[in-house]
Amino acid sequence: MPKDGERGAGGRVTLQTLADHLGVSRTTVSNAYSRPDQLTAKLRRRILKAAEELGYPGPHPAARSLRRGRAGAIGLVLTETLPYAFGDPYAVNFLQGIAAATEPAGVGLLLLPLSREDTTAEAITGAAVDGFCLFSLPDGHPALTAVLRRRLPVIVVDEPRSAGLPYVGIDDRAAFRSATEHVLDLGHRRIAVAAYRVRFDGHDGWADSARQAGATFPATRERLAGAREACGRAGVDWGSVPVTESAPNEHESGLRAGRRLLGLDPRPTAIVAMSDVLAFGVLEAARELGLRVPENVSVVGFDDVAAAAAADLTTIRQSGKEKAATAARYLLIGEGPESVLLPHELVVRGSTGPPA
Amino acid sequence: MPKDGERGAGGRVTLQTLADHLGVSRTTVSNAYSRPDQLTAKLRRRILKAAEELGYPGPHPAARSLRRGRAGAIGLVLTETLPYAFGDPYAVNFLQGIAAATEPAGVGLLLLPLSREDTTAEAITGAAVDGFCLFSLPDGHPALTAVLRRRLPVIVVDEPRSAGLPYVGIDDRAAFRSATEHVLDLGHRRIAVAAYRVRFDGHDGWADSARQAGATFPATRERLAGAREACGRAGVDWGSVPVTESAPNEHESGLRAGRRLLGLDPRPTAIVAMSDVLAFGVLEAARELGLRVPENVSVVGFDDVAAAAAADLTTIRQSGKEKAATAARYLLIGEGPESVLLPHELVVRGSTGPPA
DNA sequence: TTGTATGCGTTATCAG
DNA sequence: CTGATAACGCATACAA
Repeated sequence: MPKDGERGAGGRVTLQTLADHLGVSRTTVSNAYSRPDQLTAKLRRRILKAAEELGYPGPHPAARSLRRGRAGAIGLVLTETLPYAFGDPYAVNFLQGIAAATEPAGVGLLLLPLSREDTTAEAITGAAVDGFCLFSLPDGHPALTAVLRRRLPVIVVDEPRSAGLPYVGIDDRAAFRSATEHVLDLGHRRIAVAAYRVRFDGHDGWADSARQAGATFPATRERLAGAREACGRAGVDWGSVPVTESAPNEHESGLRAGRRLLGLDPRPTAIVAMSDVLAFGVLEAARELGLRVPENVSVVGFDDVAAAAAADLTTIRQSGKEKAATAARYLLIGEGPESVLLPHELVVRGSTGPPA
Repeated sequence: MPKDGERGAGGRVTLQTLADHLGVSRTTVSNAYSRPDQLTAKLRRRILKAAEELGYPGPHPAARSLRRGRAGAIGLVLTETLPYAFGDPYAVNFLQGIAAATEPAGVGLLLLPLSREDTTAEAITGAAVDGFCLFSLPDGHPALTAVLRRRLPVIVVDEPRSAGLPYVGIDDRAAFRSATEHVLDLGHRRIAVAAYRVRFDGHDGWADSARQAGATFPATRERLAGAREACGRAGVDWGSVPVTESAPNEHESGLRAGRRLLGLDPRPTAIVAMSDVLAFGVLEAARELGLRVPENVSVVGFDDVAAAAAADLTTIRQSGKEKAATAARYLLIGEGPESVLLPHELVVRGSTGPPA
């Protein structure tokens, strides 16, 4: 009466093959891998040795995962395509933070970039993970639907804020307000804003009030609101403040933004940017035009990435790593409040000063 | 005669729940997801709608993977801990290249950093992937054993070269030889080498000939051999060439290397580094000492990362992206020769010149 | 300490 | 176009 174990010979090597070969039960072999305390060390060695000889690759991950109900990995959903994300220092900071948490926990990190919508949804649907971390997604992005459908633990970093999901970020409105106030306090009146993406359409150019109102990136929306509040308090007409929008978050984008802004007449005396990387581009634009910083133009960044200190850039400090650590802790051990706002801080350096 | 389908009510929502609810067979529901052409669009819509209502999250990835025999992801084994790897521009270039290939293919990218040996081996053993890409692993690292055990397609990038596995890299010996020849041709005779890691032990300091001989990183070994060859041809005694070793590949390491080398008496007039990042550190050390480049000291890098052009650094160009693309192609569609050496090229910029 | 029976949720095959 | 059946490889409760 051959049980199903007998078929082993022809196909691949499984637990059963090994058990048959050794004349023990499947359970024992399984235990050798998953519960070493359930058998003698000697028998275990014998089993592992036979496995080596027969070429048994160890428990099949999918089978084990199916049976155990856990995948042993978390999925990281990123706004941008991976090739780009790896180039963004703020995103990289965040990745480093996530990795620092998953790694010692022996939990895998599955990257799920949002490239084409179809393939992304499919990737999310099929991802063998125990939870998702959403990093900087615009409101209403289809990936969110796909993630929600999976009914797994989810945490949102930065955006979207709308979904009623556990959330970790900063008070973007207050942060950008303080950046704006900084230059207003220095006496600047002709200021301009170099915004990060307002909507998920790759637009690169002016963001008029209509576009600002239709922002689908909550962080951008909040930051603009913060700038408006600061202007209101200082008696500066928000309607007269030029706002330019850039995506993706890279040097070239900032350079274009800087050229646009610094080409205005009258020229702004201070530019508040929504990322350090954009600010670096603005600084280069200033250099191109022979403008001195901060004598001719003050520049404020956002994030305080490593290069900001080297570039002597005034900026708002926030910690991508800290966000990541918080998010990971939640996903890995379900710990922490459902939502948390991390601190931010204005770091004043040499790129800002009073107007000439 | 209730079949097992009837249990649906109490537990989670599966294909069967849905099938029972709709009065169709499991197969039909499965087809709605996996083979849309096997049923009418109308029925399919009805099924998908019911799924939405009942909260069916779609086919369980582990179950599907088990049944299909494919995981839909590839594993990337990295030498360094992730937090570090994301900070290394060469590694990031490589990651970008890998992502550029996996992403459109709808294949997941599972990151498997080598942190503690135990957890790494476990992660590799349990990784739900269809193949592995090994990036810059030292000879004899235990992770290699773990990967081999899985009996899945594997490709090696850069290192190790010893394993007889499909391989993609460059001719490290020739590349570093040409870097060394470049400064020798300029007339330098007191040269020094800022090597990348020689062994996987985190050593940071001088690498004497014994240590060089025991190199477990083949690329480093090859490059040193290339330098020696160049010296031999130019009549420079290799034994008199100081070699310092640095890890990890980051600015600080290069700075330390630079201080060590430039603190020698007599001071080298040319330093050949095994990465641009190390070279940047050396440049900073030179600046610290008030040395002018290339008047007082010439510096050569390796990799030609983006920042090299900005820093006007003479370097060896190799393409991490190209390597990645080749590796991914192999893993994804089994295409390409088993092993391939990609081209490299000396890029002469302003950081090298004749000795004073 | 070891073995037996069962089902995790899916899809391929093949018959209707 | 639809439905029944049989694995996929494993881990667990339970019995021995």
